[in-house]
Amino acid sequence: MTETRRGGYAKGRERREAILRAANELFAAQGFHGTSLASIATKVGLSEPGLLHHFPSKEHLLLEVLRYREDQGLEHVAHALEEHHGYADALLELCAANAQTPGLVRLFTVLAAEGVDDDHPAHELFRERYRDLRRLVASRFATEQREGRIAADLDPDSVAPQVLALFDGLQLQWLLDPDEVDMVGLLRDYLERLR
Amino acid sequence: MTETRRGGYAKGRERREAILRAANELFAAQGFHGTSLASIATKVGLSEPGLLHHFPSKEHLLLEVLRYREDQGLEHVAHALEEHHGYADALLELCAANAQTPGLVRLFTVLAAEGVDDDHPAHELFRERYRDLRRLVASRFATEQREGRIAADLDPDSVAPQVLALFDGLQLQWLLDPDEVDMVGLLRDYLERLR
DNA sequence: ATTATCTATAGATCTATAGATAATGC
DNA sequence: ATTATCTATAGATCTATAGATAATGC
Repeated sequence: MTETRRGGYAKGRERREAILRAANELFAAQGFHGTSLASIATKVGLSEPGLLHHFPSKEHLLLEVLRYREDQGLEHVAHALEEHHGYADALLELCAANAQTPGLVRLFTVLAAEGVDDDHPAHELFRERYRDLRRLVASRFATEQREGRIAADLDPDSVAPQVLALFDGLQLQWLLDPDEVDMVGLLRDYLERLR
Repeated sequence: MTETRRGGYAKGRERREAILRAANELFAAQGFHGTSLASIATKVGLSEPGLLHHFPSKEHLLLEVLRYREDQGLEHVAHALEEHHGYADALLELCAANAQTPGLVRLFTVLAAEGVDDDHPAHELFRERYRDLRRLVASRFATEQREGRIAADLDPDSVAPQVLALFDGLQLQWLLDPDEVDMVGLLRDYLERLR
């Protein structure tokens, strides 16, 4: 019931944050399977059992990292959608922000692909994430279509998964070859053709 | 110089093939880091050192699996491009074929994402693969544009990475949620709008 | 009294090598 | 003679637990 028991001491809360940041970076670089608890513990100056005091298992840690970043991501999207005139501008702003934080992009690109496996601890999380995103983007798209800001002959339920697919696919190519792939420019070009 | 020394006995060549197939399936399901040599060896009824007789290391095995499937993939694309009237039909046929072989799609989706890491053994392979694909698709696209079969105001060097991104992104969503995502239909819808 | 962290260690799993044996093909 | 495969094992690494000690906050 009460929040009081949660959180522990100040020092503990700071450490938890530090662990989440370190895990984020390492999972992003080497995936879930490729990252050991020891490497995360070392990165924050802890022993392995010291780390496992804060998170009961590697799996719990992964899911908390994803939730932690997902919250930030959704906030970012929601914020962008409110700040900007249209859905296209919001997506572009998000993409531009991602271009500045390759670590975050890596995290989701690598883990979403790993999560394709039924037995992966984040499988359900990613499936639901994409369902939610498709719904969110489609409804936003439909609204703007009604306002006449987007071509009337497009189907929101088709464009939504397409835009998300393009977004992810461009991120992959960009991560592999940042100098050759102008992620933001290519997304803008696509979105402009929807008008 | 001579091919004679290569290949060994018939039994050995068969085993090599069986190992490549098994490795393919397991790498596709769990990635490179998530798959052990022991699990591959067991799958083909070999001991671990028995497997390592055929491939000197796990890394060598991975690269040969990718080359093996890549050859098949490129053959498929080339074949499709010749068989079909246009580039769009060829891509759709490839996508439809992929929809029948989720294992292959998984292999490339999971490993390409893992390969984002500079230190991953397949990093260079994937970077070059995407460079080649972008070039191939762009030149093909330009040809058909000159023939008037595709809208003249599109830039082949933009559309190529976009089409590939869409292709990959749809595959990811489809792998996560096959019943919710009509990969082929969504690709067709996009390609038709390029005309 | 609670929380944070450590040492020590169990028990599994992983890649790879050494060296021996069995099967194959000329 | 060459190729294929095995047993045995080294040496590293991995997740997780048990149990003790130190630090923190009421």
